[in-house]
Amino acid sequence: MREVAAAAGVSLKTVSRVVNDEAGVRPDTAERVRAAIARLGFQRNDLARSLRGGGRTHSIGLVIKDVANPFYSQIARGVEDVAGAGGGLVISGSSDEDPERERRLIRSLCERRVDGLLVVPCGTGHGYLETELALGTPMVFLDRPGDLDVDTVLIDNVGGAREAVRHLVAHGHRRVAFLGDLPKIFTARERLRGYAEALEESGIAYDPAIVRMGQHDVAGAGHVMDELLAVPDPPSAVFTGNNLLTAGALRAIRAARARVALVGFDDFELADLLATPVTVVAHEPADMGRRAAEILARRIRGEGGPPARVLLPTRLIVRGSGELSGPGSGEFIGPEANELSGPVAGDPNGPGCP
Amino acid sequence: MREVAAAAGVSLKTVSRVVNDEAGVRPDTAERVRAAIARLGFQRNDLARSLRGGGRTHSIGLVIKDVANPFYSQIARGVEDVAGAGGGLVISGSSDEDPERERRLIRSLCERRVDGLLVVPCGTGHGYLETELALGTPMVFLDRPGDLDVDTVLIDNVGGAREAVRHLVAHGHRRVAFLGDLPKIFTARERLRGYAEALEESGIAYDPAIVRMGQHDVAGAGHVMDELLAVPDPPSAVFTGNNLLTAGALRAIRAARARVALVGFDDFELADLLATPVTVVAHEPADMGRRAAEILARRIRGEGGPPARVLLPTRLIVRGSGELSGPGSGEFIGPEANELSGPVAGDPNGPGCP
DNA sequence: CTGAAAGCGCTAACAT
DNA sequence: ATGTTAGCGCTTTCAG
Repeated sequence: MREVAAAAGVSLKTVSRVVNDEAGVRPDTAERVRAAIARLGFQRNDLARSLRGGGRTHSIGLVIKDVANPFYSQIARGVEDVAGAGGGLVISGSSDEDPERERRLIRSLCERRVDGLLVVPCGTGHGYLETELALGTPMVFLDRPGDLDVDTVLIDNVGGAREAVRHLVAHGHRRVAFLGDLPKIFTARERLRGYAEALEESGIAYDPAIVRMGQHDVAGAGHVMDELLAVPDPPSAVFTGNNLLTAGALRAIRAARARVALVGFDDFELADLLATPVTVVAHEPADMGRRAAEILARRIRGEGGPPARVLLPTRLIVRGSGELSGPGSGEFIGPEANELSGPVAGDPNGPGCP
Repeated sequence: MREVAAAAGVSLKTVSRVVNDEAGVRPDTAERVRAAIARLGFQRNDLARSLRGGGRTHSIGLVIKDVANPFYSQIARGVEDVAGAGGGLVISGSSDEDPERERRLIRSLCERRVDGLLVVPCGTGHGYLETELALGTPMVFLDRPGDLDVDTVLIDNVGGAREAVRHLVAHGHRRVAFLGDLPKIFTARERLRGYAEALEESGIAYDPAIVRMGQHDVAGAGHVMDELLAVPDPPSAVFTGNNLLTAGALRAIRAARARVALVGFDDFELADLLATPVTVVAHEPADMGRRAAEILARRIRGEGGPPARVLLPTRLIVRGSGELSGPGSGEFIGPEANELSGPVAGDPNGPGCP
């Protein structure tokens, strides 16, 4: 920049003004400066800029479980859109459900002085984050509440799960299995809760023999689905707790040529073209990312207020043209998006099973 | 940091040494410093660090078309893994095939002084990048070559497409349609080329009536597939140029209850469970991300040499258990991964159709 | 083993 | 409309 100033015969500050489109520079001077910038291939250094000017880096950190999972990559896209609209950039990282990685990532992001943090917290024990918060880095939790009282954007896990099971029951199923993720994961527990609630309201006994928590990938879900198909009184339907588990279960069902109705949490591409008809608890991951990023942007701007709690709706969609079509196919069932002010539903530290 | 130094009764430099785990600090002194750091909630500032120390930011920029597309999000994951292993972070952005957005993103990333750039270039006209290159930011192109002579990692588009069409021909199809993306996109042109080559070697005439370039999303692909099904002498098979087009075509075929064999470029989750049997030209997007990131890391470390050209293999996989199964189902067909040293195949500036 | 001084590239706050 | 001075938080260089 010094070189540019010299080349254009002006002071540093004038170059700075031109670079930042500030007012108060004569057009011809500005032109001379711009020429020098082009000639010398100058590029302003945002590091120095941020260091000096209040510390805004116009970047936010995003910590998710795995970018390669469509659910999270759609979230990332929503975040990116909001951040990008304000000229910001997103630095993202996958934690793979590992608290240690999560911690390292957050640490790195804070050291890099991101303006704010968007986190899908894995597990609990975010006490260490108090430091970052105290240091003034605002934070928003997505998809799951962390054990810190900050803004949180969730989807209606319990409601969505309830609708899913109600749907199956409405179609005559009395023996509905549940296939869930690790019990340490908030959404897995919530969905289990919705499942249990729907059974209860239908007067169907909760049978632990056909409730399997603890599967975390496609392969595991497949194995457990195989087991479920082999129990003495096998289920006529299954509710799967997320996109990965749905995939695993579907594959197992197909391989066994079993006739089992399935509703899965999370929508997925081409669900409508599967051989087996499937119903999904759909929601908008990108919207979740957008909402969270918007809240974060507000906090970064310094807007106060109590921690926001946003609960995004789900809707049951019957995909394909199979036997399960019926009430709810395509239309909106879940609650409208609404902002609550109370604590987030469910105790993230509670036990895994009812 | 000054405060920490004061609190621990040492100098700035000593604190710096402790923070960076440098040798030459007495254990008890280091302990005192660490205590002060913890008490004051100090966090080192990487902005200042990078500014002073040579400028390494330990971050790389990734510009892709759309994180929400599984193909690119898998690339992103691969990149993340390599960067993360070295303690680096990834700043990514979606260009949406818009050269202007691409340019802005790259500009932002360079101003933020990323150590290197990974770009899926949309279109051409990267002359402006000379500046960044001259400024010393290494760059690697992924998935498509840019019009700059830098390291490039591609998949074997022509070969994969050729195998796809050969597979269909081997199953008796003589009337094979092609559904491709915008002709301005390198991979779309290359896949068209492979399609044309396979037809030629089979002695089948290239019929423009059943070759449709220019579709860029699921809906568009669906419409064009409808048209293809309605031509006087409709195709008995179709080769679709990417995951989005495959989805659109499949949906249209199903809706029309048509009996059309399909091979799609890009593998996708649950392809094996579709009602219609599908064969895919599979490859490893995450691997592409990893390879590119590794090459970039080498450049960042300052290793020289001529621009690398990596061509990643594809393999034809018959998904599902449909009528199309036959040679190649599951086994490896494409060439092994190999490094070329000549120019990348195909002229990215060439015309869209043969 | 530890410390003092200089300065990375930029901008905020004052001059002029 | 333009320039000067100081300093963001750190590391590098050179001295103890």
